[in-house]
Amino acid sequence: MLKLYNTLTKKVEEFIPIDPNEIKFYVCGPTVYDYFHIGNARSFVMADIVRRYLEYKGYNVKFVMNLTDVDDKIIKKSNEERRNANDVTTDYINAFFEDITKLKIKKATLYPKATEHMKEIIDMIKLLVDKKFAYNADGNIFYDVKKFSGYGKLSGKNIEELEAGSRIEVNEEKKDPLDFALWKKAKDGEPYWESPWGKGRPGWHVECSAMSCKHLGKTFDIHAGGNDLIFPHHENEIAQSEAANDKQFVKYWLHFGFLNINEEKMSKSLGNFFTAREVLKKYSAEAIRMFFAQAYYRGPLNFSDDLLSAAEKGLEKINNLVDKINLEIRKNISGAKPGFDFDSYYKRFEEAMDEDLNTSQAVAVIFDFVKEVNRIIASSESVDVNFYDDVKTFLTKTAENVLGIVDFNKKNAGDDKLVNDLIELLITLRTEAKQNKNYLLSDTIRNRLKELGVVLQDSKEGTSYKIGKN
RNA sequence: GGCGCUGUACCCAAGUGGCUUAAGGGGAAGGUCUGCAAAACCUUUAUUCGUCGGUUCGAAUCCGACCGGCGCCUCCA
Repeated sequence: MLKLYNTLTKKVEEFIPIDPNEIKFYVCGPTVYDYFHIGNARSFVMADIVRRYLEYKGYNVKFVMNLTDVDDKIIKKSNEERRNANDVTTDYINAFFEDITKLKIKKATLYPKATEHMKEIIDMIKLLVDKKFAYNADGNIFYDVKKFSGYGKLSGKNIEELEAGSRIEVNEEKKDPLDFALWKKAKDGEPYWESPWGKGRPGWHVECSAMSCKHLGKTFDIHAGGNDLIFPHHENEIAQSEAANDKQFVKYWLHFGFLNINEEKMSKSLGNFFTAREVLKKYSAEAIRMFFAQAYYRGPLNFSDDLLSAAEKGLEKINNLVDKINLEIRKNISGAKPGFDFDSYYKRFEEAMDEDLNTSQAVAVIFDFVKEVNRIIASSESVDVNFYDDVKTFLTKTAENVLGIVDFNKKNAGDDKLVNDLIELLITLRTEAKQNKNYLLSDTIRNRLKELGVVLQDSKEGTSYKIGKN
């Protein structure tokens, strides 16, 4: 029984799908004006883990992530670079897909773009104007926040307090400073679309309402995003969708904690960020995912090299077993079948994940599992290949398919046959040297290979090697 | 000022009334194995959970006060 913390109710609730045959899941995607940073990556990865876990539980998931390709920041960037907005967004959309692929994030069912949903967006605004939830101020359409009685229910804010805070810029055209733009009148040189109110472009929030409605329906199961989207973005989405459709918009709201750097939120505006692609040059996707998975998704998480390295070190322990399993399965030996309670590990894994996605607990289960398997291997003469198959199945279902921290198909050896053959040759020479007690030579071979990123490991069965990243 | 989150070992981090006199990872120390390494395994590393009170047969877990950190309230995952 999966339980999730719902920002809307501020409680951990049992997850009950609207339609058990297909869960509808929407995640706020990137605004494509730049590379996304490793903090953004945390949200994308965690949403991916939620999705994968739902699939582990046997659900079909319709997973939709929007691409915001109309936005002030895009216009700014295109002016700076003196090329049209479309070229800018195309480049960053491509970069986005490159990065999420490297991060082993499963492809969404759909990546709707704002620019391809102008009709739906305009229709929704029209509906809101007709229903008097929005008003026209000289070609700008604003949402009339005071008309929507539930305004503030997600973020726990109320209109009076927000106004008392008064950090909102004053805009003469708005009836109320909290009112937000559904449609922005185009200024000279800005990209625009035709609408009943003249040339312009949609405001930020309305695209998510329009596109989620089109692809997932008026009411859907899960809507997720970073903590900072709770207000105003998601609050405004609720206001738009529920005013337009007269139905509850979303059942479960999930929000991800920030990635901090030196205990401070990583953000584009503070400039204290690393792009995901930068970090991926140094650490594997598995290590990055491990780092995220070891912390609770809602809390803050500090980012540093030391922390990433620690996650990577821990992963190595699992990967050493993965290599061993792959090797043993290739060897295909029949031998003793050790008694092992796989079920209890599946159960513990599921219990952890069911409890509001306690991924740190789930990772601990994986480590416990690895330790027990290693113990069996260390204390047995020959272990049957069937055992290794079962071990592989467990790790595939949990660590690989849900958490994405393991990759059984990752090439440990090089892709290049010549390289592999050369290493094998060196190993043969070193083994001979060892037999002749020429340890000076054998150690030189091992050390020099290590400098090249090839790690040799001796065991009773001979010498194995793995090629690390360099 | 309002709202929300948070404070557990050297570091990261679970646990939210008795199964825990506190998981897991990193680090450190010792040991087994090895020609030596590496890997793996074993052992050690919080009688204590920001502080002070209270509730309870029993609290890291509930309540109160206080101290500290962070976020949102403006674009931001």
